[in-house]
Amino acid sequence: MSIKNEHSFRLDFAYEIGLQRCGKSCRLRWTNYLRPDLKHGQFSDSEEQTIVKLHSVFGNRWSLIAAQLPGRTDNDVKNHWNTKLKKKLSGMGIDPVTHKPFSHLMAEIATTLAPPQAAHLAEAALGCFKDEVLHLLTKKPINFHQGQHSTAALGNNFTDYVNCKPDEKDATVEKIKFDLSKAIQHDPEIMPANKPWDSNATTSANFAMPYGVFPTMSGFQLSPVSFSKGHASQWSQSVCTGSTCTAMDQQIQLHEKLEAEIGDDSEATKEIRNLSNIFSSDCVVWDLPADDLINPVV
DNA sequence: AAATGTATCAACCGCCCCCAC
DNA sequence: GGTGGGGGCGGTTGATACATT
Repeated sequence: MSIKNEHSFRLDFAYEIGLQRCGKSCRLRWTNYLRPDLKHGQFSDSEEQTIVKLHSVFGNRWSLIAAQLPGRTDNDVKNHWNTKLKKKLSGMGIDPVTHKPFSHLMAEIATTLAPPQAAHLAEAALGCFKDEVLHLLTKKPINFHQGQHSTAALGNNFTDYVNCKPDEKDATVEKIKFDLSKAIQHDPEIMPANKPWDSNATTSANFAMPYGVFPTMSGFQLSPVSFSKGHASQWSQSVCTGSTCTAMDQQIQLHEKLEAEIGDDSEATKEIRNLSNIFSSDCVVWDLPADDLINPVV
């Protein structure tokens, strides 16, 4: 990101040479648009996957993410994330902030709080998800990645949902909310103590969402069931950390370490090495080869 | 064809940090 | 140690293109 020395602008220089811009503005223009080594085309699938994977580690550290994508600026990455990838993930039922499937978040709420609180919180959360997901479903059918996500593969729920009237969609949401509340409050078996979405507890292949909780979601390939059965595309499999959420703790720990150590070059360098080790391992979350790390993260 | 809605992305803003003085 | 300039960065805005009604 740095264009120090070679292309730096003194703040008043641009005015001195007659530009109606400040130096900072010129520098940004150069950095984000004029630089000859920049790519201006569409993001490739592999670039998108890289962004999602790195975002799951770094969060909104766009400059760090962009450092791994030659020819892309932090602004490019940020814009692409905000305009496309966030929606794409939401459309797949994955929370773009935590990178967990919405269903997992809901289940976690249910297991960590007492039933009355859980019901309220879960409903509130569902309301948030509803806004994002329903917006997508009602405004624009989601492209589930060429063929592998055809509506046929999804069953009838997807097309039924998209085609139904608005009030019917609300009714669907209400049904989900009702089922959720009911499940939490009345069925002790609905949320087993050994979390089935935890790969330590069971294999993802055995995973099954609690009865009646997310009837619509599961039809959209949004539950881990679909991922584990190989229906989802490679893209969705790689971006969804849901089937492998045990690695989430690892991510959090790494993130915390990065937070604590960022700013100290020597420590950061060590962390980069550790990070590279994680990437080069068989860690199921990122499956991003160490060779894919183009620049050391500083 | 016009009006309206939506998506995209370059540019801007404000905060923070670094560094020279 | 204090100060000001410059640069990095993430969040947000606004202009424009495109799509839909």
